[in-house]
Amino acid sequence: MPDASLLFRTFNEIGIIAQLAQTRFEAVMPTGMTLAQFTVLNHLVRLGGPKSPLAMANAFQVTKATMSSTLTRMEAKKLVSVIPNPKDARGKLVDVTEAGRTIRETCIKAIEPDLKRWSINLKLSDMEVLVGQLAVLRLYLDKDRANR
Amino acid sequence: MPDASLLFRTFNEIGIIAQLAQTRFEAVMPTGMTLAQFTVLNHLVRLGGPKSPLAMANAFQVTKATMSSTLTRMEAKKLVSVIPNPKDARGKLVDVTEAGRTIRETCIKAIEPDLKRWSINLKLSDMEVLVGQLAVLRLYLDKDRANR
DNA sequence: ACTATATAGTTAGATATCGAACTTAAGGAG
DNA sequence: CTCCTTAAGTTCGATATCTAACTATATAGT
Repeated sequence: MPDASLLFRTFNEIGIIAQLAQTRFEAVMPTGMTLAQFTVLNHLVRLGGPKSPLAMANAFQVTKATMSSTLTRMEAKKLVSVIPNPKDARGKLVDVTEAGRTIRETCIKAIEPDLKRWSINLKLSDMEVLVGQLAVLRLYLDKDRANR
Repeated sequence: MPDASLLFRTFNEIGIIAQLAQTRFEAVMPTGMTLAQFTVLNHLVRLGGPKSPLAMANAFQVTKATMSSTLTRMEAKKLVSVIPNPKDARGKLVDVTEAGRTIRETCIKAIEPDLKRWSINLKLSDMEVLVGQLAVLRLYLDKDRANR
């Protein structure tokens, strides 16, 4: 399979970029803030309203166990509120707190210089193409996973 | 003006794909084998000869602490041999064992059906373009990190 | 209504990962 | 030769992540 090495290189590049981007992000964040936690804050602020842990786990492609772990820490830091779902006693509803909104703003400001520099140095037209291709690949892998 | 959301979406896609690919890889691996460990085996087999832990850490863009952790487990499983560097008493030399070579082959066979299916369903010409763009992005981020 | 199955979350145990602090060894400046 | 700085690895404590097993609740089939 001469094509295997192409796929392998692709996933390898993707893995390294994910690693570099995440590490850089967390290096400039306020102490204790992680990409996973920021992603939760961002999701709740942008999409609004309370969400169930499972819905967020699905949105971020992580397991519910992972989401449970992250939310426990976020609730301890009072970045989110977690209440029982009144419509379903099995479920919970998570929402961002005022403290969470404030920290999200701080995070966005902290990463801004990097984003600005990257925007200047990377060809944005190329990035448009890239993100489109990545979306195709991501959708395929997700579908493939479900049907395997 | 700098389109932060475009960069954000790009890194988000990359993070999700890295996650999906790694999880799938480890799901089909022999018990206990991880992507990190396979990567070490592959590196030693393909490039040959003993390598220092630090050199591999740099090659994979992880910290030496991470490499130390992974190598400890691999040595315990006898997938690699680790000896002191006779030229430098601070350093070590890592090489793959026969057991490591054998397991690497098993891993490659295990992921083959996935690679084959993906090769069939993904447009390989698109993948060629994609991997090229990813390489550009990765090189930029790596350079940017060093010079920041 | 009862029972079987499905769903939402948690917990346990494992690996990978980071940064920071530490140990030991090498190399260079006086 | 001694001292200071750099370099290679390890250790520690933390987070994220997975799978597997568990609890509790909801829903469906008979």
